[in-house]
Amino acid sequence: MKSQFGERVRELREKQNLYLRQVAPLLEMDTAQLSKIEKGSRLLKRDQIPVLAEILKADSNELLVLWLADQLYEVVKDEDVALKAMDAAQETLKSNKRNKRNK
Amino acid sequence: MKSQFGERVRELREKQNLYLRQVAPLLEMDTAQLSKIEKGSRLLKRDQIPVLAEILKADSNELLVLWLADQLYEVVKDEDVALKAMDAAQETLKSNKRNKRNK
DNA sequence: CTTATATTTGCCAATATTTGACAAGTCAAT
DNA sequence: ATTGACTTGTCAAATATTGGCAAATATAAG
Repeated sequence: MKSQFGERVRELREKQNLYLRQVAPLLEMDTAQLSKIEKGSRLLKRDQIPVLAEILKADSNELLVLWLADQLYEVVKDEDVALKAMDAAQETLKSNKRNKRNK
Repeated sequence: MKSQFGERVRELREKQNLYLRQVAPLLEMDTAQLSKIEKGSRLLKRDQIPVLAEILKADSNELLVLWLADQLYEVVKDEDVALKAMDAAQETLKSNKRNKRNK
């Protein structure tokens, strides 16, 4: 339920001295939803990340990484083999990247 | 859509000379479903992994790792920052583990 | 204590996604 | 052409996620 993405967004929003009430409409949602997003009980839509990054004058990729990391964490958080699974997935990613590069 | 879990299950099933038709009922599903699971278009339920491992005389943890890895991969597969996200998630996992150990 | 403002929470209907079941399909061997 | 193994498509039912609103809380000010 805790979310690195959400925490970072809150941090950035506060640094910009913005209220939920001000930011939420720019993302076409109400303050309650944005509050939940910062609290980690709801997910921001993938394609809103760049929008939010711009509002908060933040780096879109930084936010994306946190947003993805939260979801990765969610998959394995209760598993004893979490780290092994991450390693395995990483391996797959790396080898797919190699194949893509060499088409 | 391709799945390491599914491929491994098929491999193990064939090694045991079992047909879908034989294995599926033990998992309380039809052959079509199990076929899709091996093909990676459907997910086996988390709690059926040990059941399947036993049927295939395989290591339940090995299968669990693949099952999780598929899902991790799914989260980030199209993202440029996939590896960074994995690193971030791994960091979170490690630091949470530290905290848990020290309660 | 009351009001005002910001945020949080709970609820529920709307929407989206996943699943289970079955029928029909392909493919290879005979 | 028939059989057996597997695959694919479809669709309704079951689940999960979302959006929106209202009520609850928190904090600060008067």
